[in-house]
Amino acid sequence: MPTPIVRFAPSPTGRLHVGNVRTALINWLFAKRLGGTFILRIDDTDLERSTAEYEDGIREDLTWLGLSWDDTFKQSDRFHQYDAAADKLRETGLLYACYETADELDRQRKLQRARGKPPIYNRAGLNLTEEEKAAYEAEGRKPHWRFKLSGNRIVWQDHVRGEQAIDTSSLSDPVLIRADGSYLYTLPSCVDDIAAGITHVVRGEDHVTNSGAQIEIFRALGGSAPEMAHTPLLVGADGSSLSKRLGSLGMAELRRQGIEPIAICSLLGKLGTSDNVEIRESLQQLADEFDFSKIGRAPARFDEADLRSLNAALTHNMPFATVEARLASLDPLAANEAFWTVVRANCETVEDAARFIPVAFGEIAPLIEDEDRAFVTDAARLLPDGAPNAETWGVWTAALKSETGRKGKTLFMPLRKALTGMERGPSVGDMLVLMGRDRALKRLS
RNA sequence: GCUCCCUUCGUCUAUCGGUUAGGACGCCAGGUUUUCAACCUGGAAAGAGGGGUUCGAUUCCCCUAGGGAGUGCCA
Repeated sequence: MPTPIVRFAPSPTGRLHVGNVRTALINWLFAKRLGGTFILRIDDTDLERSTAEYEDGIREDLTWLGLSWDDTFKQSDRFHQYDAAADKLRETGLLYACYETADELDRQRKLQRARGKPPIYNRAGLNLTEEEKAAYEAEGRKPHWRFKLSGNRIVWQDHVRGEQAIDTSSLSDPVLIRADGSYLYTLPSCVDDIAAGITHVVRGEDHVTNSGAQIEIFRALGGSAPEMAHTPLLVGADGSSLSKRLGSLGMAELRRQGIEPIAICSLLGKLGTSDNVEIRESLQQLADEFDFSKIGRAPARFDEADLRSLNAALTHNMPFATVEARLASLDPLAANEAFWTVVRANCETVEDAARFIPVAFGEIAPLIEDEDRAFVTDAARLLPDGAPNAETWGVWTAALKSETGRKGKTLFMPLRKALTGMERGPSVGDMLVLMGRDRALKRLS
């Protein structure tokens, strides 16, 4: 296999979400696995809907995820290339003018459907005489341009789906150029793939029929089509389409929630593969383990709960050095290694540590039940002198146990609630060391 | 409507005609002298349904059902 050159080609009409990040990731992993090249192409031929803000957002999202690109360009810089390609297709009679309006085409399709026939374009444009075209132009109509499909069966070996066959006679000739002269993504995509020497087109299986048509365009342009790999789409946890929830599954939102990039990449890199879904330390490790043959053919369910649980597993083992700056931004006092070590096992995200900052370094409202009043008073009296250390908790609770006769949960829970104001959290003995004697006494009084 | 793809524990999957249908995550129970987390041990948990082919089908074929996708002057 030649060294792969792949591309991720988002359209800057929105931010990245788990669906297209998975496509980006798979491209990236495949490239890196084989020492190849990953290109970021911005598909902004639709000038109406594309914005610079979204383009920046996409670059920001990819950078945050660690999916660095070796090269990048945008299609809006390359219109002259597409013009040349279109001219070439016109010369060979493979690109022809059509004058139907969108409404007319819509009516035709509805009619065909009503008759139980597939809604395929009738190729009226192909048979127009010069006079008829002139008449349309005189009406003020501008042509849109379609690519003439061969009607042959297009076959390729898909890296995920095995042998694929698309019968182009069952497809409408694709529109390549709109009536306003702007390009749809189809032709520019092929032109750029040829120019960039793309070896593998890796994208979601919603593109398989496009691939059939595009393979013909590659050939018409004098190139050979790249290898293809179409991955199953992600669906929601309930098995429904993911598209309804894309907002909440955007990178910007996940980042805001404190989800780590590597947790997202671990899940998206393993979900739907025969590898176990487990947290991975690095993108490189994911790349080393990547193989198209591991990807199944059924849609995989994406569950945010899995993402949170992977993120939690990651957080529990995160070294202080990697989170120090983020803790400091929560509170300068929180940038404390002892604090992090005690608290991290109770955090799903790094930012969860914020809950424990007042417990360790500030003020909290102690929780003391009426029936525990006397016990808590005893506890305050028996708290060993001096700054609490690793031994204090054991000594203290042993003394309390023999003095009050309490044990187990009735012994420990009142102390936890009084000292931390919470029913659950890190080991109370460890928290005691962090909060110090004065805070503890105050909370027990 | 038509075309393509898919269907094994809750989830992601292994099985290339003969297995006590395996693993992982999650879940449940117990342990580790409180909780949470972590760790250890154990447990429950699956071949969508119906027909074939075969000595023998999760595996091959057909039908049905269910799911996904496509069928755009979206990508």
